Amino acid sequence: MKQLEIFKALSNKTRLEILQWLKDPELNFPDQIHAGFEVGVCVGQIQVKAGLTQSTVSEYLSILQRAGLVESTRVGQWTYYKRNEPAFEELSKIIQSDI
Amino acid sequence: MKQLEIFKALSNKTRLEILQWLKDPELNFPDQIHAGFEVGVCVGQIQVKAGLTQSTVSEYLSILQRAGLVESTRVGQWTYYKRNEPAFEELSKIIQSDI
DNA sequence: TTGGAATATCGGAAAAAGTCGATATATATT
DNA sequence: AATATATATCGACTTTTTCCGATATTCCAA
Repeated sequence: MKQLEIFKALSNKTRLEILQWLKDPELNFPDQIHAGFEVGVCVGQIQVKAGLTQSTVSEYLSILQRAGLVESTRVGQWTYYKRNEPAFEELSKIIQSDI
Repeated sequence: MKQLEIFKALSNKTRLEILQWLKDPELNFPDQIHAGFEVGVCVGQIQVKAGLTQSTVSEYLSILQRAGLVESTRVGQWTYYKRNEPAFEELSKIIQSDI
């Protein structure tokens, strides 16, 4: 069941916050310098904002990615994460019809 | 955060199944005899279908209720649970706008 | 008013998730 | 090639969740 994995990914305060921050990267990550925001936000920036260790945030981001809620792009030594908007639209529909 | 409680409630295979079963009580609980389906389905019927113990299913139903996803009606010695449909519509909107 | 049936609550064992520090890997720079 | 930086992965510990059996509560029926 894919939806179970999605709901588990959403069952954590920090992960929900990360998703919300990524809705407006310019506002929430003004310090990012190595890339424009089209590719997303790098792990380090998210880590600082989350106030958790690097390993934890990296793990959280892969949980979100495995659930399909974000996607990543590697650029040089940075990995940028951004929201996968179609997944949220789909989830909204799943709730209306399948759940 | 209310939405966190909702997602936690949805992060369990059996609880997701219960919600789906309750979408069509006539189909999924044909053996219920003590009441019509307007009030919902009693705990015992859900328990048998879930294949878990009575205490576990009772607990699961209160988790769903605390999250606002179902509501209960006591009739005699039975407690009937049914879906709270507006909560799902609201959740669908939350995902479109807040998450 | 006593016994039985349905549900709720409690306490605990096992599994899963959260979180960290240490280490590994990948990439860039010198 | 050596070093530095960003990210990923690993192992361990703690907290939370899952799920059970036992017990308590509520309501009905005899």
